[in-house]
Amino acid sequence: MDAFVLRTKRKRDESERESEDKNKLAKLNKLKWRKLSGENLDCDYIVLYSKEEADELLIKCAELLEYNTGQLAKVKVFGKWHDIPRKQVAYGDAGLSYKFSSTIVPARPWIPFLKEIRDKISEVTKHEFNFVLINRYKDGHDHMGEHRDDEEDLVPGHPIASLSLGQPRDFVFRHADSRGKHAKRKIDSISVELQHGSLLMMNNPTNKFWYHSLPQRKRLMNVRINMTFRKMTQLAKRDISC
DNA sequence: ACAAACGCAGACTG
DNA sequence: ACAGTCTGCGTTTG
Repeated sequence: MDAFVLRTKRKRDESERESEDKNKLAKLNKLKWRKLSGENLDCDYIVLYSKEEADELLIKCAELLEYNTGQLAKVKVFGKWHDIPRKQVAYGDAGLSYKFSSTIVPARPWIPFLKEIRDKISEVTKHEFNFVLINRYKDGHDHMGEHRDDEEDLVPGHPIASLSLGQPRDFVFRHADSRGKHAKRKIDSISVELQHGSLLMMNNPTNKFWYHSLPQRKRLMNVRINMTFRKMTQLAKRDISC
């Protein structure tokens, strides 16, 4: 966690007002924003929910969330189909869907539980979201491979808000230029342990330059649920009925 | 060009 | 030191 430095202020050319409101709100809730920086990497991290609140959210997840099965739970990589090594589902505004690899994930209609979380995150971040992708990692065997979020459907430059509940897990960033056998340059990867009840804001242009993954940690026994709130464009409104 | 997956060689652990 | 376990990095086809 050494990579984090205390958040001070945002760029001067952004409204002072916005920044003041945010800090006031943060103080009221005894919250501290921390900045994660690197070359073209810009994230903000905060523990948004107390342990008690986050515990309650996890319980509600178990009661209220359903996950995709069948073809929607598969992914094609290097020409082969695999079951994704976790459970996944998306909720969002009517008609929205999200493409990753060769799979199109349609959004289910919002439920009040998820709207409440979305509204709280909007209040704290001053950003709007119309879609949430949820991934459930039952234990340290479940994971997600290295990737960048598909920008085709995302509002350009809009941040992605990632809420973590349950088992803390390492989240690893790797720069595009340092991948592969003949990498252009050697750049250290950046790892953050995402805590129960925490929010990680992935700001522009992080996703353009850095891949991210949730690697296996086989000694961990407990479930983690992650919700990534996004702002999708209307282009993501595909007609999935034909 | 590029991958939301696995697999394996080398690192680690006890 | 040893063997079983884990993890990071490379994969190579639609």
